[in-house]
This record gives sequence, structure tokens and C-alpha cells, in this order.
Amino acid sequence: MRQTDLFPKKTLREAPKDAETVNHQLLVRAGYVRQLMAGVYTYLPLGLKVLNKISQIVREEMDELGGKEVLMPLMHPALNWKQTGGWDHIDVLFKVKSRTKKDYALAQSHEEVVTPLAKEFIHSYKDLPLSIYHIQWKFRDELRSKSGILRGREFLMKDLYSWHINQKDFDEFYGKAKLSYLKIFKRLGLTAKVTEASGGGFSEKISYEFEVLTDAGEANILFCDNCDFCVNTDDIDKYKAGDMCPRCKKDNLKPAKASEVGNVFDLGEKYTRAFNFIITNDKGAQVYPIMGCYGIGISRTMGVIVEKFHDGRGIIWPKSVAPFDVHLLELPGAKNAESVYKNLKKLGIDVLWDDRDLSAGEKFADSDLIGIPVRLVVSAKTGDEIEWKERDSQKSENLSFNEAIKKLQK
RNA sequence: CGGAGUGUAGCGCAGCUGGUAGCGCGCUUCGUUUGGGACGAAGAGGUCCCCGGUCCGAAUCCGGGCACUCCGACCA
Repeated sequence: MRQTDLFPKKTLREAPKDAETVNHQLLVRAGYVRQLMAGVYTYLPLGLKVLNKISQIVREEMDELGGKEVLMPLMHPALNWKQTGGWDHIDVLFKVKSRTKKDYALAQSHEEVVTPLAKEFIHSYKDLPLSIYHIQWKFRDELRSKSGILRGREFLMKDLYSWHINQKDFDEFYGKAKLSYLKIFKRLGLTAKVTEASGGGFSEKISYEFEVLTDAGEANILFCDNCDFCVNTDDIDKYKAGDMCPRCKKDNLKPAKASEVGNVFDLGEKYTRAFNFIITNDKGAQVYPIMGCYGIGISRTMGVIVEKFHDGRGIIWPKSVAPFDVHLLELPGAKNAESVYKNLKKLGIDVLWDDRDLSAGEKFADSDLIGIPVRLVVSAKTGDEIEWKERDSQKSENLSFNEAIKKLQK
């Protein structure tokens, strides 16, 4: 699209002083988000594009896993939350009262909605296994939200839920879900560590968190460089830094700060019991299905990516989640800007064309700030050629249009 | 919720021993520029977070709120 059609058209040279973390500063300056209040953000067109790109990658992998996509409500009747005890025990649950004095909860998670939903359709072991997911906002009444979009009171999350006839079938799916998660984070350009953690209020069993190393994160982990062992020390305190890795016994555990971008829980029969969700097994007996839940923080992941990939000039998006494939800068004297733009579009390349009447310096600065992976410059200097430069590289080269296309399609 | 800090133009800030507000960037107009956030000239833009008090007079002093940021607690 033309940058003169982008909202907003301009970036900020300085970040608002309340923005202290890198993701907050860069996302606001470059025009991806605006803060409405502590922990609550508006996603502007660029930010929404990134959110949608991340969502789409997650969606593809969830579909691959066999998940059925739905969209569940944000506002829930209090009854569902009273049925599981969450109404009284979950401190972060936002509660609202209608003018007729009825109680409602804002979606803090969706077990209370999805379990009765699944119960309506699953009556026999023949209906299992089943997994349902959606990508939807969550509300949590945190005492203190912080760190830009890393910890909001309102945030976008993918949550998948699965039901199984027995523990063996669950365990099999659980393993596949973990692999799917690793694939997702890899596609997003991140390295996530599968981390042992407590089940929280969900479960007595151990759960697994997917942690990305970053000082902006809140989790304290210990990990092994030799194998993939990793543990959340906020939850589990039987290890300490320097201990020999309990898995490979070849290296010492190292401490690090990390951000939890995903998690998977074995919920057992907790929710199926709470909703009296009983089915018939192959012996004709009445049993509770085994349930699991699997979350990925979409908006938090966007923040983590910015924390991991930036430099002094701005964001450096991985190709898979960048708001555009190419940033075409038109400098004074360029004759081929419009034809390059149109031809790129014709080939299905998503290009942001900086057609604004600004100095070269401002365009370069904005381009670095916004962080699109490939920058193409056309100017009086380049003539019929195009200057190619990648955001994460210092080098640039002049190419013909066809050479540039070839390079893009790689 | 405990501790610390900050609220003045769109953004960043100065003014705070009381006398009705200023700087940089941005914005508008004109001109000159044009490969790393250009230059000159002329302009526009303000409930000084809110409420109350003291005073002839409050951005400034006093009291009470609210909001945001950071540390902590919390984050089924």
C-alpha cells in the first residue's frame, strides 16, 4: 500500500515517557500500537497486520493438529464460573454486573465455556478425541500489568482444548501438541524452551511452559545448554543454578530470564467432572473424558519478538510476521517507483511504498524504525535499477527489477 | 495493595523562593533544499491531570482525589 494511505502516516521521533520497555517504545514510535490504559492497547493497522500474521501461523498449525476453529464469547454467565469454583477463587477474574443486577464474568480463559460446549456434542468414545480452539481476547485483573504488551489486562490468546477417552490417548496428543508448539515458535523466528512448571490452579500435575529467553520476561528459568532440559524456578524449587543437568548429566544448569509465550496443561477430569460431562466408553461404562488445554499468547509473542529483534534504530521483524514483505522507498528523482510498486503487487508481494513527500533521511529513519525485512530504494541515482538492502544487514546492492524479484522469491 | 517516581501544546521537556506560561521536535503557509530524521521567514496550537483551600493574585503553597511508569506482592 501507499504510505500516504497508511494510518498513521508519521512516526514519533521520541517515545512517550511512560513507555519504558523496548517493545512499548518501538511499537508506539513506529505506529503499531497506542496505549489506552495500563495493560490495554489499541492495535493500529501495522500492529493488527502483525497480530494477524502471528495468528495465521498459529491457526495453520492448530488446523494441522486437527483442531476445529470456533469463536467463543468474551462475556460469560456467572453460573459457569460458579460451577467450577472459579468465581470465588480466581482473583484475576473480572466480574461485571448488569443493570438488572445479574452477574457476568469477562473471559479469563475459556474452560468454563468450551467444556459445556463439548459436552453437548460428545456422548461416546466414538466422538473422541476432539480438539477445539479459538483466537480470542482474554481479560485478567492483574494487580499490576507492565512491560508494554508483554503483560496486559487484556490480551490476545490462542487457546485449544482437547478431550480424550483415556490417559494414553491424551498423552499421545499432548506430545503432538508440544511438537506443534515448537514448530509454531520456530516459524515465528523464536526459540522456545519447553519448561517444566507447576500446573497452577489448573492441575496437580506438572505443566509445560514455552519460554523464550529475554531479560524483558518475568519468568526465572534454569536451562541446560547440552540438552533441552529447562525448568521454571518460580514454580519448582528443587534445582539451583550450577546443578548438574538431571536429564543429560553433562552440563550445569544456567539461570536466565524468560517470557512465557505458550503453555500446555493436563487438566485430567477437573473440568469434565465440574460440568458432569460423562460419556460411554467401549465397554458400555460411564466415564469422564480426560481434558487438556494449550495456550499461546499472540499479543505477548508480538512483544517478545520486538524485544528479541531490534537495534538502536528500530524493529527488525522476522519475515514470517513482518507487516509487509518489502518497504519501497521513493527518493527524489526516481522514475520507476510506481511501476516497481505495481509490478511487485502483481506478483503477490505485499509492499509498503513510501510515496510521502519527505527527505531521504526521514524515509530511511522511518524504514529502519518500522522494520520491514527488505528495503528497496529507487532514486535519481538508481536509474532503472533498484537498491536492495535487508533490515538486518549493513550491505546494499543495486539490482535490476528481475534480479530483485528472483531474490525476493527465495 | 505496600514502596518510589511522574502528570505543563500532538511528543519530549523547562518554568515550581506566587504576578495569568516557554523551548526543541511535530503542525500550517511561503521560499530554498533533496541518499540518513534539511534551512530561512511568518503563523496556529494551552481546562498547566481533577476538586477544594490559602492569598489581592496559584502551573507554583496546602489538603483530598485520579492517572501512568518502575520495584515488590500478585499473575487459577
